[in-house]
Amino acid sequence: MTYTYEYPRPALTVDCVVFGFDGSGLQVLLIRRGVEPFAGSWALPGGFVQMEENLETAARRELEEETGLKGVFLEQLCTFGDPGRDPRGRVVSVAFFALVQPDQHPARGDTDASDAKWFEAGKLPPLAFDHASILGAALERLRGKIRYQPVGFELLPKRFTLAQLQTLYEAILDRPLDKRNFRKKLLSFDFLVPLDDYSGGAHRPARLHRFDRRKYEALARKGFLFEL
Amino acid sequence: MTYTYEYPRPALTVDCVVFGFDGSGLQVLLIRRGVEPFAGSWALPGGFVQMEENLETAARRELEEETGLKGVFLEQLCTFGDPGRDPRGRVVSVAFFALVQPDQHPARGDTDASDAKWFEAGKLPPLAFDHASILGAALERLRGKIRYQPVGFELLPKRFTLAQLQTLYEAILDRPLDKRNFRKKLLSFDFLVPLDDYSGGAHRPARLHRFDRRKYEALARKGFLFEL
DNA sequence: TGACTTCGTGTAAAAAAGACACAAACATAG
DNA sequence: CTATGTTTGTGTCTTTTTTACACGAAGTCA
Repeated sequence: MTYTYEYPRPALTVDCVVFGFDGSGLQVLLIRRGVEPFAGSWALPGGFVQMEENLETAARRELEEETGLKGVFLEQLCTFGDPGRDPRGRVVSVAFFALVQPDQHPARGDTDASDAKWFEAGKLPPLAFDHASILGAALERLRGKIRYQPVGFELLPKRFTLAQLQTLYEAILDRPLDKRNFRKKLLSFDFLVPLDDYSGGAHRPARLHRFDRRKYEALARKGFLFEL
Repeated sequence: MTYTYEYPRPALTVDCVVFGFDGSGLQVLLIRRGVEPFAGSWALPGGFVQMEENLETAARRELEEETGLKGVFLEQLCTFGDPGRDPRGRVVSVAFFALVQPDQHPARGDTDASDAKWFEAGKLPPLAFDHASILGAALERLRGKIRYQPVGFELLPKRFTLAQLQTLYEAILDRPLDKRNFRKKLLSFDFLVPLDDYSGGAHRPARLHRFDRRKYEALARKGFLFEL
């Protein structure tokens, strides 16, 4: 079966930059390519868009097929379409970025045969195609976004300590934050709910909190700005 | 001549949301469609991406072909690809937004036969396709961007008064700003150069300024944040 | 039981933001 | 040429926000 058009058309793909957080550093999920071009290289999960699905659906489908992840936070990033970015011909790719809690969504590569693996965002292997620039754009977007939108919570477990939250922010913004000021500010917003439960571990237990999206959205509707 | 592929491919277009500023309000450049679908409707300038040009080049080419504008500030916005957004079939469109000084770049529709016209951003006619949502996304992006990047200057003449700049910010942010505080803040950054020339007009002349992009970029490299 | 590590808390100083009023410059009408 | 009307340009004080900073309490582990 073939498809014929009056004018030439680029192929259309989606690619996903999946970020995770392991408690100390930012991580990125990559898959190892099995086929040419770039067979054996690491690459962003992604693939061709089908004719009846919209772009986000395509991204979710590819993400699940290639990594087993589903139900994650996903947002369109940017579209990469330079001629020559794919040696097979003109391929335009709509990039997405996803935020995931690695523990709640173990990458399939960790459990079965498929080759998906988490890498530290700072120590990535060489990537196929122009995926390094896609990743750079995603990192920049994440850094920009984290400051004025509560996206960090997508990377943490439902219940977390303020120290974890701070570590996450420090990892993404790549600078140290003052503990007391950080807590003061975050708690001054009304959307962190302290729970009656404490983290275990080797030292003094820390109070667990959760993010109350309803409260956040109520505030946001009133023109409230997050801003860290 | 036809083109045949093993799998079906969406058509790929670019669309441009062109913003201008007339001294008091934000404006948008639209063209009137001559052909079906939506013949006679107003639409964003745009068209099909050619195989050997990258996305931004395609946007610039279409912009010049349809409106005569060239050399403008142009940035990728977002990609719209829902099935059904175009009655002709699956068409995925990469949207761009452009910032223009309407006086320096009179729309061709104003001067010759082609039908391009500036509309006030608040009073737009019904638009073809899903162009209304594209426009909404562009407006939102512009409002977000203006606060922390000096994009406003793309909308003003090279030499402008601080009152013009303030009016522009007020139009985009849609709230009044205090004159003294606005001037204090903008001048505290080092990238507005006062000129030795004054605006004419019916009242006390106002000092002209220009935006010094070099100084801005030097500051930006030092981790300086704009933030209005 | 002592050593070690992490948690949780307040205050004071500095910086930034916000409110606010009036004289000077020019054009125009009378 | 004078009076009127409109826009420009400027400084201070108050309030709010940001930043810097240290130590006792709670737990684990040897």
